[in-house]
Amino acid sequence: MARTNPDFMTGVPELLILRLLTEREMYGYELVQAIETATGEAIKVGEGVVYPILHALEKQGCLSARRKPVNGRTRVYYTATAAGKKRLGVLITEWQRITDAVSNLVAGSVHGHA
Amino acid sequence: MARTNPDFMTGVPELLILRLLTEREMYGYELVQAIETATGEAIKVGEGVVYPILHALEKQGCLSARRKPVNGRTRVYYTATAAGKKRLGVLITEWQRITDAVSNLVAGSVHGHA
DNA sequence: ATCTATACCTCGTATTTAGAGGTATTATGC
DNA sequence: GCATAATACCTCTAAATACGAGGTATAGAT
Repeated sequence: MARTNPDFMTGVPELLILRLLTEREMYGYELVQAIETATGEAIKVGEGVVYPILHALEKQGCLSARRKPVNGRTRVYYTATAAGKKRLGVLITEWQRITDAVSNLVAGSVHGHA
Repeated sequence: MARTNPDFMTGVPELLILRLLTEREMYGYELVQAIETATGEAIKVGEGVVYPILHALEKQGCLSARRKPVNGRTRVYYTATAAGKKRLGVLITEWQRITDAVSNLVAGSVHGHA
């Protein structure tokens, strides 16, 4: 149901975070803006979404964290581990599978077979 | 649910159902299989997903229903109304916005701007 | 001195997929 | 004739998770 529009967002923040952290080290607050920027404002996620995912992925061993004091503030930098990259691969495969199927159907041919 | 991987499925069943019912009249049990077939086995949704959505969309005026007895069994056929088609349009726009953004990022250019 | 931006965090709510379970009729296999 | 599968409808509970609000604290700008 979805009041006015559904989300199509389940799993997307996790996918984007893993993707970005495969390129380079980043901290939570930075990721919030990086996602906004990298998607051309199309996708925006709040800190309430980012931090829990970061913590969960770290606990799963998909991310490694290191604290780094910068100008009196403390930043926690995250990077994707080998496990994280592997997981990203799984997520991308899954993403392709779903989006290809939906896009096909939406595009036109609703007529069974391939 | 997705104990290891997330789903990327939020809103997808609703989108697919509206899409299929824009083409032709169908009943719940039929939709369950139609989705499986039309997506080439890529996406499967159970009756526990389809029926609640059907009822919700009907209540919202997006679908019209008519009961039709067939061989002693009763089928409830649904079709997309004008409101339903309008809603489908909104969903597709949203779908494009999200998937374009994600696919872009996944594909490669993580480098800010357009 | 005040307000905004940076930087971390948690909690509660709402949404919604998935699966199990329930009823009832028809078709199929033995 | 009898059991099992397929058809066809339905509901409920559990689990996951995005979102927003709220909370702390420091640095920079007005």
